[in-house]
Amino acid sequence: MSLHLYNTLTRNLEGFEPSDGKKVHMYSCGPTVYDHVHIGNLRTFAFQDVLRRHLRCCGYDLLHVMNITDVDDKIIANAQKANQSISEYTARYIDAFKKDTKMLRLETPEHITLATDHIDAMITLIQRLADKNLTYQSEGSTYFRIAHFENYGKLTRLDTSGMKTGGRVDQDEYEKDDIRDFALWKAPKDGEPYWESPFGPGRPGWHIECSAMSMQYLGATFDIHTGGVDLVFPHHENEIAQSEGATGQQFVRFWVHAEHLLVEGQKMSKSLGNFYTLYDLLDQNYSPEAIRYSLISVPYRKQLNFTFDGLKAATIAIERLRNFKRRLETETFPEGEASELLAAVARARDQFTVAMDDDLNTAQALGAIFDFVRDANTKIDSEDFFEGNRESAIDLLTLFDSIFDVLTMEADCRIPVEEIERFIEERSRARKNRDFARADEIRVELQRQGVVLEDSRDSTHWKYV
RNA sequence: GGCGCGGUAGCCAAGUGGUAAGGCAGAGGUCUGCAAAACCUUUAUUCGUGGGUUCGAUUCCCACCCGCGCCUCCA
Repeated sequence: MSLHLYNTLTRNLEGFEPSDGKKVHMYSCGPTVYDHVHIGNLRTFAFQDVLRRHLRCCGYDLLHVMNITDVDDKIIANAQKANQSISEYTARYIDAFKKDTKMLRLETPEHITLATDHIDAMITLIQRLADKNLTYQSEGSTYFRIAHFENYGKLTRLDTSGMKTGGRVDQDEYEKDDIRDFALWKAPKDGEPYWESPFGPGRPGWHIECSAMSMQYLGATFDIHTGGVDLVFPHHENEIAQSEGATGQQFVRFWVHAEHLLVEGQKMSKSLGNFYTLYDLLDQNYSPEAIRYSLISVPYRKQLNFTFDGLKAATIAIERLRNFKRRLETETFPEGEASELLAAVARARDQFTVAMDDDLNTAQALGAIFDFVRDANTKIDSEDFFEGNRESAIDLLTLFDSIFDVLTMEADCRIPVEEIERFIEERSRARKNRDFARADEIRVELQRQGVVLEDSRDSTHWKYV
């Protein structure tokens, strides 16, 4: 089986390969930086990270663009409240976003693009739409005229014919000919920041940045566009209208959307008090790796029930995998090799890959890994695991970690290795002399400093926790 | 109301027309100076409910119940 992804456009699982055969051109809707991102946002970004990593496992190169929306109504309102320019205001949250993603080990896309750096490209695109008679102006704003674009709604399959003009009027809705029409360029209200353009001063509408920036970096047609399910309509539908309206070509081949997460079975909301940012969880002493594991171990197309029990389970599951890895790296095995173990590794590798190829079925992929871990641990215990089995087993974990990336720990300012080893030596002498009081004292002291000792028959291993 | 996703053990969760992966938690055991780690045994005669198709359904069909999402703020 080769990689298959569920394409929202066709509502089908489809075999994926990049249109140029080698490099995947991919665009992801990033955050709007009016506040810190929350774990729901991070679930979607973590999914994108898993997709990236697996695409690379499939042998593809990546050209991945993620936008940061750094101008919109909320940003303008908040910046005005804070008496700051929008760039002063957003700088803090852009920085926070980059820190969050780094903490969760999300790979940085090849390009991270700010909307405000691409206003010219947006203006050019709007101009192209205007030239094709797909726009109109009203009260200083420019709108996309859906009535002139056939095929509107092909992503959503939504019956928009029943929508009526004048239904809802929010603060930024002006006069539109058709309720389905959407703003490409919004006229500024008093005191609002604006850019000059051939169709008057204003700022970009919500959707135009993604069309302009994705096509600028990836071409008129590209392979994959990702985002959360809530973006399907209207955001992505409108991106299609803008892009295909301008180019006459198919905009995106695969639309891939991540489901939302719930917290303890409930929709995350500030009013329910179950609204979390990454730092809310780190403050409760959950590790970034456990959070990452929790976010990616449920397949992306399923609603993720994010729970604190799950976070604890993730912490322990990671610990188990790390213990196993350390065993493989540090223990001494008899010479030779067990062919059934080589076969078990090959099987696990295969199952892992097949699962990931099947629309990134991370849960199933994990199952394959844990099956092998139990199998190999049993063999190690019974001394049926040989030197010749070490390398391929470690390679399997390397494959696993190339996607999951939870096994390594951040090097930080802990008690240095030499000191730990000195303690271990002293403790070994004490144990030999049956001075268990001193031996336990040392273990407790190291434990206090975040080092756990594990005695095996002939040696003592240690690990940071 | 329209469109869509889902309901599998205490919790999370995979999966299939042929009789239920995996993780966590629980119980018992092996090993150990103690501990940790690891392993073994055990924990769903059953997959929201009721019908139907079938030799056989958790898996297909229909109805119903419940949860969630979208229907122009939204990952």
